[in-house]
Amino acid sequence: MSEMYNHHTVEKKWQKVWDDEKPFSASEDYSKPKYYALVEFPYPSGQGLHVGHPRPYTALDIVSRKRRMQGYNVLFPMGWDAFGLPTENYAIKNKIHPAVVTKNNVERFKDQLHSLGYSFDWDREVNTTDPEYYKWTQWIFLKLFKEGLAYKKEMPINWCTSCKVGLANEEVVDGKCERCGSPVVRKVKSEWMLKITEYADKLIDGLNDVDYIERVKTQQKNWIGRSEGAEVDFKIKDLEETLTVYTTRPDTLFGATYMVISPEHPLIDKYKDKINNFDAIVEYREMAARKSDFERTELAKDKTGVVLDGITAINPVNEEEIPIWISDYVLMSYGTGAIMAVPAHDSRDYEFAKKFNLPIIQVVDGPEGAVNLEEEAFTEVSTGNMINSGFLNGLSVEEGKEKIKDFLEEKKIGHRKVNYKLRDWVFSRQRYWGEPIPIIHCEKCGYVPVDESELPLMLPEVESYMPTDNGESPLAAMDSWVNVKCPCCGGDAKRETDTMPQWAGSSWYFLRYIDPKNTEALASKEALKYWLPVDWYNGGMEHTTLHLLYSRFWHKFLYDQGVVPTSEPYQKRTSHGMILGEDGQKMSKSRGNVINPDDIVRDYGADTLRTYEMFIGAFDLAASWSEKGVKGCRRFLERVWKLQDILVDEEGYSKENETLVHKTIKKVSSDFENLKFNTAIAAMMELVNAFYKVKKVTRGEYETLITLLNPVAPHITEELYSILGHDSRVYSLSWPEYDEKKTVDDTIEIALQVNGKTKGTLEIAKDEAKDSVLSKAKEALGAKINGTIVKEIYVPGRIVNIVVKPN
RNA sequence: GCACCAGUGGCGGAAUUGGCAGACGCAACGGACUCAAAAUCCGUCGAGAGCAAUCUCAUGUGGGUUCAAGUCCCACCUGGUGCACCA
Repeated sequence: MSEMYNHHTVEKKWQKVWDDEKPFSASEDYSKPKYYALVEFPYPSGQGLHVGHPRPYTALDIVSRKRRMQGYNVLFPMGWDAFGLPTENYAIKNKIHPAVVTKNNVERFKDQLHSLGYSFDWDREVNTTDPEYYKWTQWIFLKLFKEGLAYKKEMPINWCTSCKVGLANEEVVDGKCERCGSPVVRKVKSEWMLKITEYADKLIDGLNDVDYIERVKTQQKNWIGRSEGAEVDFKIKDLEETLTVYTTRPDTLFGATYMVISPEHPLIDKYKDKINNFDAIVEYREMAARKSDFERTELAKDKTGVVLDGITAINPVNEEEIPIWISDYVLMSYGTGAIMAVPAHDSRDYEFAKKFNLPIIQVVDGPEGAVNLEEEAFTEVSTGNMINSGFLNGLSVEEGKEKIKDFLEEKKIGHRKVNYKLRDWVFSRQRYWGEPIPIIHCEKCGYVPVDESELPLMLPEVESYMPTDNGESPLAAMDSWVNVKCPCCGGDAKRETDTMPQWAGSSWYFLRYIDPKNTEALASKEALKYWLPVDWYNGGMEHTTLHLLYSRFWHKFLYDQGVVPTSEPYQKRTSHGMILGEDGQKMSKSRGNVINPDDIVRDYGADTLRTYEMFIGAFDLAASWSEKGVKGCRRFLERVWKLQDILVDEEGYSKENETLVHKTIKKVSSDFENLKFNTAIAAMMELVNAFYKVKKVTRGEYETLITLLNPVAPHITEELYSILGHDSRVYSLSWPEYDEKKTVDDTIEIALQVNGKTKGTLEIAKDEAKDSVLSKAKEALGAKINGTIVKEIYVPGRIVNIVVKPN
């Protein structure tokens, strides 16, 4: 009888071996084929590793281990995205330096990852808070600045009236400050911005060249939201002034019955003495300032607004005088901050017009019954034809759009314009725990970059990490740090005191892994050329529109600068689903449904946890935790362990199970590539069941199983391989091969149907001819074919369907 | 409100992409082993009818396409994730 399976001793033993032998370090031998597998590096929070983390890590650990067995030089690195708000808040509360907090958290995370047996290349660990790392983050920023892609702009921030600090969106709960519960308002502040919009088209087009799951591509495209429309100038009556709007529906210009401008629109202050109800306007604007853009959305059904009394506009195509309203459903941050409202053909304008009794003029006609302007706007464009629109009458919507655009350009009252939903990236944070922005502001010379030779611009020690009373970063209180000489003119100047957002360090970390200790460049050209692009990048769906897009933007910029050799950073992108609590809810302390991975490792072992997380369900969907499921996986590993008791000392595969072994190799190999880890494990369970069924497993069969299972459960499989008498390691073996011919059984069972209803089954030879199958099928069905045969269908190896018409 | 995704036994989930719905696991039930329990092993296991062979109904709801639909189309309901009312 075999010894008991003790996961404690087995896992400790092999983790020690891997630490000593370092079999998972990427090689610098650039003649070998490479494979770069990447998982999103974690934010080392104070809570330690969550059971959600091992899901993507195990998945790509499996891929990496398999690739090594297939002869690739694999880079599978890990690091820390360690700047950020929670660490800073913890530091403020407990009066500990955020760097100390970070160090402790990183140590804890690292121990936990180690206990799970991942094959990370720890020699290449990076940390975004390390000055040797953020030196290069600052270097990239300076490049962006020098290319005109970083600029300053007045932007509204969330402002807590009581704490007197700027807040992240996350810290605003129900319009109130998360810490003190006071109301949060929008306060305008000058912020650093990055012109990601300049790369909008490149970011869309680049998606054609990469292998991302469709969901990710769709979401990125929708987020960038390219639209082709027109800007149109409306004259303001009796004033030398025009109001420019952006519209995707210039064809409906004849139906514009009023205009709406954003409450923040500059026109309002410019002509405040012409506005008779300025008090009401100001009041409305203050109310709007209390809402975030998102809250404005939530109130979509109940439109609010105030008309500008004293100022009206002229519709340029028909010279009609129309009123101008302000409403918070129009945002200053999209288009021009002003719209022409066409209530007949836009649902938001329709709701607004209904509420305030504004005229609704139909200018597009649809098919019989499709248009009911008593109930709703008619927004369909593919079937409509222009009416009530002067020279556009009779045209289709598409033709109307082109003709009116030509008209606008001819008369110089507008022009074609491409717009994007995507907005420029707000890059300033009024925080301590981030990369200092390496810019000096001089009264005479403006914004002057810090010289590259002075990088890294180190984060100075401060006494308090709290932002200052006027909303500046705590760095602003450090006079000795802030006051410098202008690098340009030598006069008195001040350093920028805002820091970068957490997204900065994570936008390029995969480049640093390639050459993490390089002091001359962010990575050597040679190494970049060999390792890029990342072959497979897996991460959370929640990062699709921010992190993933930001890092593609930076990479494309670096490509244009000649720093990196590929235009796209990641060749393949996949996403994993969340792990929910046993109750099907998101795990959270307040719900009390949090599972600590340490407990599972202690009680069941890392191999069991890894197996379970892969078996839990479809990789890209959310799945609920189940302790019972964990036990089932432990039982499976024990059954694998105890196969020792029915081992027969024969090389090769037994007659009984040869086909199944080949089938299993085939299935596991392809499932591992296609994120179908759950069915790969199910296939291995079936194989183990088959061995017990015949009460024997040959040495050849056992070793194949051990090799297939190794990427999922690396410790137990190494131990079993060594028990089988080998001095070598499973990780040094080649990935098992299968023979396609041997994956098919000699006889196949197919289904017999009459009119699509299954009536029985039939055993046929694997290559039996169609005629023979059909005649056997008809014979077997006999009287169940109760009528005249109309049609006979045979899907090879699957099904026979006899279509019958009753007599 | 907008975008994306999902809905299959008591439960987690399979289904080679239009071809025998329910693989694999969990739970439950019956049996073996045991003084007993746990563990382990062997069996049964969508619902309903029938002694039976079999038959009928079943993939959120309602329609449709097809020889054949969990899978494709239309409308709706419910849940999840993200969000910046995108004109």
